[in-house]
Amino acid sequence: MAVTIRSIAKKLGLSIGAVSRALDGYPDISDETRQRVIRMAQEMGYVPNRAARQLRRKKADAIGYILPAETPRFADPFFLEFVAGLGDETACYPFDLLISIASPGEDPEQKLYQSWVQGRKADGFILTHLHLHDWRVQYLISQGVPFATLEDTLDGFDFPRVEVDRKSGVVALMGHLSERGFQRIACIGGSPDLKIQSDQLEGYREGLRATDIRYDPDLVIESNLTSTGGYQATKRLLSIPDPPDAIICINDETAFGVLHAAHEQGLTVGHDLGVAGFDGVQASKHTEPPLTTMDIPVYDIARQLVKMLQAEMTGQPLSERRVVLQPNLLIRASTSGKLA
Amino acid sequence: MAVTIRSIAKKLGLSIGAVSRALDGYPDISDETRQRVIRMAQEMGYVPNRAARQLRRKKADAIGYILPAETPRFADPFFLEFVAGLGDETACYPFDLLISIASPGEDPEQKLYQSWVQGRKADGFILTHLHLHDWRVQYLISQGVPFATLEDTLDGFDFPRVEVDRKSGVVALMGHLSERGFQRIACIGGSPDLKIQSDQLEGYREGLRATDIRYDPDLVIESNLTSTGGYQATKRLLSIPDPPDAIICINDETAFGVLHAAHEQGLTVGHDLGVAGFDGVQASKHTEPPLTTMDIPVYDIARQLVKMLQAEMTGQPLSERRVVLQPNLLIRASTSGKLA
DNA sequence: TTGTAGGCGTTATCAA
DNA sequence: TTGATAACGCCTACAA
Repeated sequence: MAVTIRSIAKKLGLSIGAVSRALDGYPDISDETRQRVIRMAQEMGYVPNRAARQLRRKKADAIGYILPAETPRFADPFFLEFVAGLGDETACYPFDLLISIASPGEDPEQKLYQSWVQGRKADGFILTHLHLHDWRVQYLISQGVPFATLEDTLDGFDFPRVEVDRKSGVVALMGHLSERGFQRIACIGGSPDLKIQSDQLEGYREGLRATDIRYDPDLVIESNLTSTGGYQATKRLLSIPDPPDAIICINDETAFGVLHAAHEQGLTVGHDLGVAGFDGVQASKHTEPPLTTMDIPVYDIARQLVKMLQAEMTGQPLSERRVVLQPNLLIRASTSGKLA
Repeated sequence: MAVTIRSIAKKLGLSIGAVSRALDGYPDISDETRQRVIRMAQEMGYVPNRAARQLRRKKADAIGYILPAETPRFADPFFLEFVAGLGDETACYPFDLLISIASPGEDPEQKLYQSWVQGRKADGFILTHLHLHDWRVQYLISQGVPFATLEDTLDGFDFPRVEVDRKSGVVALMGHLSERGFQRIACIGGSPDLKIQSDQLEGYREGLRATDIRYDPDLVIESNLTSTGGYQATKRLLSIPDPPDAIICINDETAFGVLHAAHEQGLTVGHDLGVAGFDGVQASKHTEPPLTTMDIPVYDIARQLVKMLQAEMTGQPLSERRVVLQPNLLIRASTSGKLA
């Protein structure tokens, strides 16, 4: 039989109400009683029953993150670092972290959000990989459920978020490639309704203009943020009549696939083919050759988002509702240069 | 106002009891009524309130996994793949997956398990990185809480588990290294009370005997399963008078650190220094050079464990309570050979 | 400062 | 086959 406030009350000859308030730190209880209650609770190993508390308070004390990914594809270091950040920061509050996976935009994803919201399993959400028009944002707003996001949508809603100035990052990256002598730069991206893809392309185009390279639609490929996707896209890119001499990718995971394909073709990455990623995940340090990438502090962003969400949920004023970060160019051997 | 069985009942002119049973598939309800209820529930977007259900049923319909890791920044792909497996398999059942992190063996870890058990937040657990004598196993058994584990303890308890024949794996690995001409093989491991460390050392010693290499205690280093740990251990190993020409590691993450340190010293990994890991995480493919490792199906193991736990929790008979897997040697360039 | 009691949404045990 | 009704453990007006 588990120990409840009732059993503590009985042992102490108090009412359960008194025990409850003593434990919850209400002011209307004598210090002495409170001490007795607290001591006894510890002694008996009391742990509040989560379900009862949730039912009564009508909240779950949990925040949810639903990975927008195909179920089988989950080995993306980005998610690990991100989830690690969520977990570490959540641990600082009396919250749980609920995690699940669902293919973005599909019916199961909607069902899952609905079930977590309606079933009160989570009372706040973290969102990543936002779409230009994201139904999740609209849904959560319509339900009055707080959330915090990485990236933004085009719909002009106001919510706490962290943004990465991806466009500038890509421009800088293009500049770097051009400096190193790469002339024909391809871009492997993601689904066109992703905000990061739209930013990526903007940066790409501006980067081309800045370096006076002509835009060639054959060099822009839509992929799916996975290394397999990067691999396949690269196969395609390398088989066209006038193949690129450099490839920038929407994320590191895609770039890993590019490296794989390039090796298979016997190309010397960094010289024959420049390759760059985006995210700066740990694994990018250890590739062959190490990957040039735009580093963003994924782990810290996740922590920051939880912090923001927490403030939002407890109604604290947020000093910065919108944080914009500049990515940081990490130059490594994968773009050492045609001239090198 | 959220839709509850009560609101469905009112709309249908039924009692809440009838609605509840209709939804839960009890046999004592007319087919017609059941259909009406189900249709109405869908129409109104009914989602059962988790907390109420849990409170009443006295279970959480959730399984827990507490990562045995230091909270600050861990980016170990092993956990990602493992958690991915847990998540994917859990999604096949009406369960939640609760994940948290706590330093193994420390007080917070105990508090966390206690809180999840007593507070009925999880009614089953997955355990990894078992110690030779593991308090978690004893605690959960004493509380009658079901669990399934990767690895075993020495205490002879009976519980569903997956074991990896690490010892044979290490012996095979040593054989491979010896074949490739490596003579002075070091071993970077983990805490001595870890079961995997004990297996690792057994394999190491047997491997030495089999290849007629003398045991040298200077070549056996305790580390902490992180790449930082592997890096530091390697610095130490390479600074002794008679440094090793090969290093085997307790996991891939450690090996990543070894690669880093070796590069820093200007060594050609694979030739000057053979390096091997254990786990076969995805990232090991992309290192410089690609890492020789003993591959174990981390993702599938996780799924299998959830399957076992699920059977245990629902009282289904388990055909195999104990599964033993053979790891699979993946030979890559990090052990290409002194002679190569 | 403390006790009492109603109710959160479900499930389960009775009768009807 | 269905309808009342009592829990489950906790919180919180309100009364004492």
